[in-house]
Amino acid sequence: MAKNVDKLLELLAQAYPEARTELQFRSPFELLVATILSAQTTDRQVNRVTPLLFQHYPTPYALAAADPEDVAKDIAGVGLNRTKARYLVAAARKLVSDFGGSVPDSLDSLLTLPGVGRKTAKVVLANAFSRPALAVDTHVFRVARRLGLSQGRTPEEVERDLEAKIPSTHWIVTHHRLIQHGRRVCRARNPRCGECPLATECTAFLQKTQPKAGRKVENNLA
DNA sequence: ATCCCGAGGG
DNA sequence: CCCTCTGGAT
Repeated sequence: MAKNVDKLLELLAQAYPEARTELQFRSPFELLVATILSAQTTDRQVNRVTPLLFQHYPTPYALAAADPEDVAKDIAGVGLNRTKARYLVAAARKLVSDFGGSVPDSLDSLLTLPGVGRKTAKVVLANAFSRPALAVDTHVFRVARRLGLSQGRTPEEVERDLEAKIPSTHWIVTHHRLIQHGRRVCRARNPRCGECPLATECTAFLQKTQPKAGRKVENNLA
């Protein structure tokens, strides 16, 4: 079993050698903002709006003083922009009031910020503070389960399994590799198993192509 | 048409 | 557990 995990991680590394965040940022504050924006949107869309946004609001203090409606205009083009604009201003105010105007580097503190949930907090920890963190989003959840890395029913359970099976030094890069694989190949619907470099080690693929006798073939990998 | 590199609130 | 926010991608 551990052998299988090693093989999967090796194949993942070969397929996505330089996986990393595509978000553009120069400080923990910028990454926090970009990560909050990235929910339900592509990094590409986020990177399109952040330069002007950071020009207008370069610090938590500037953003805390902003009108959410003005912020919403700057981030038009990313989904959920009004909701996110409210989160951003509220989070900036909390940074100022509770954290001396800087981004905290602990999970519990990050989770107190409006608009910051477990996934966002872990992405900030990993990419802004180089802390081992394995954020389980929808892609990681689905891909990890298909590959057989976890049978967890909740993101927390999958997170626990992955953290147990993967050395902490590899959490960040593995997170990004699983996401890229989930987007490009191991899609939610119509996964491209035919071009998947992990197929030979994939639990879901093996069950699909070699179904147990007397059992109906699942046409949907899940 | 349907779905997201989510989170807050009912 | 469900819904909503909101716009681009497939």
